Amino acid sequence: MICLIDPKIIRENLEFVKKNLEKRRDPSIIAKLDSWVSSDKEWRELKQKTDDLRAKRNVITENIKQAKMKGESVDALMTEAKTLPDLIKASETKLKELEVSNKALLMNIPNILQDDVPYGKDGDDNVVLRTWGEAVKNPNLIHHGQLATKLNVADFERAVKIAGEGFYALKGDLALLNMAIVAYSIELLAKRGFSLVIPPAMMNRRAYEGVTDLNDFESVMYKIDGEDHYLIATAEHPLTSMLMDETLEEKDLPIVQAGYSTNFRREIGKHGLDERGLFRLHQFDKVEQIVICKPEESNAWHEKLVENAEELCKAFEIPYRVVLICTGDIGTVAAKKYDIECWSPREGKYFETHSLSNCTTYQATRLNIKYRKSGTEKEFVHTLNATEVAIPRMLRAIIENHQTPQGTIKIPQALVKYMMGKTEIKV
RNA sequence: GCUGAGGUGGCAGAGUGGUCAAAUGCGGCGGAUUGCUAAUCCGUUUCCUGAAAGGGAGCACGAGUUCAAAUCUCGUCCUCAGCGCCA
Repeated sequence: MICLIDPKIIRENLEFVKKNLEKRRDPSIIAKLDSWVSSDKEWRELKQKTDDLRAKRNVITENIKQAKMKGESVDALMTEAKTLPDLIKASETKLKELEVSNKALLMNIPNILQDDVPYGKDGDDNVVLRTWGEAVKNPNLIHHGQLATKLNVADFERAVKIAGEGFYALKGDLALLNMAIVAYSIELLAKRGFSLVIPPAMMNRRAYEGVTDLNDFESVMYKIDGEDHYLIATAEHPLTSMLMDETLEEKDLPIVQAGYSTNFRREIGKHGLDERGLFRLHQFDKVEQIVICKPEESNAWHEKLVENAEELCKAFEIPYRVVLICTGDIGTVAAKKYDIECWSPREGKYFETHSLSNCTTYQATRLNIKYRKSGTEKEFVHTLNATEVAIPRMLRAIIENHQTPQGTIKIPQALVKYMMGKTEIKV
């Protein structure tokens, strides 16, 4: 039987786990933990009982075998043996029920936070670590969606006509810019040792449960009707879960990959006017950084992933800032998380374009991904994922930050070579 | 989608109701020995529970028959070969 999560870690460090989870300021998490602890105790007692019954059966079975070989009567033994299957079955059934419910509880308990995650309640308590570029407000700029439509490089109306709200069509030079950003980011990461992966766009439930917050099944993911398939919400999900149930060799770590995929998200919720256009979409392309490494190396990798994303923003000449997410605002999966926010000169505020997480062993325990340390000793790996570039949001940043007074869009120098030499998007 | 064959330990590959955690070969780890970069020999090589001794589970997955299942029955998934369809 595969163990999706390692209960031993929680049993042995219960007080520590509890203290840590309290920092998330969500009492329901502690309630779940407490509930698991008592349920786990019950399970272990029942497990002992069940194993004893099985042991008894094994002994009788062996006796029957011996008696038969010697030609002795087995009637008395058989009578005794026949009483056992029902008892065992009942015990096993209850044990299994407990296993299922315990697993469900465990799966709902979030990751252990790292010490340097700032304590806080919500997004307001996140800490801005650094800013880059000149953040100048210019309310006179044209909304990026309107400008793209005007320049005939995007068609929202017809996309909505055939697919509904949250969909868009890129055309001409803006579609080309989408590809250019992909090509540039992949080259940037390749230079830093990332190998490119284009993963499946659908995954089954088991694989998906290992990498995501379970609530996402209801609020984020698209399910294929009548099949055990979900459309991926990010390349992180297939790239990480592809290693499910594997024991990696130490020499094969770290696994450093760039995932390119089209992503699908339902993202149920209402959004204001300024979220229209290329911001909150049901479908978008993204290049993602994925690292699978030894535990002691994950923090260093985390910093490198942030560097890689910052470098891209700089290359595209977009002012940005790096934010460290606080304990109350961090998601279920991450132990520590940075966001990068790019500058919107039209609105005069930063908007989220990147999310960069160290998931430590959270995904590895659920997916059962280990590596072999020296000899026979095994240990869970750490997984990290970080946006390198989410294309539509970067398109928005470019359209706003490189909009000219003439109503055209200047192509950042770094991208010209991927744009068939074009330097400007205009009518 | 149809037809046929098959899914056994890290790999290869035996095993058709109790003698099977499972022969044999290769590999990994630990040790012994040897004066020569090797050979040989011994041990070990999954998961759960338990302080330990021990106990339990595990032959794709799930259910069933049986005192007893890798082995028999049913369902599901996957792989291979052939056919069909197809960007």
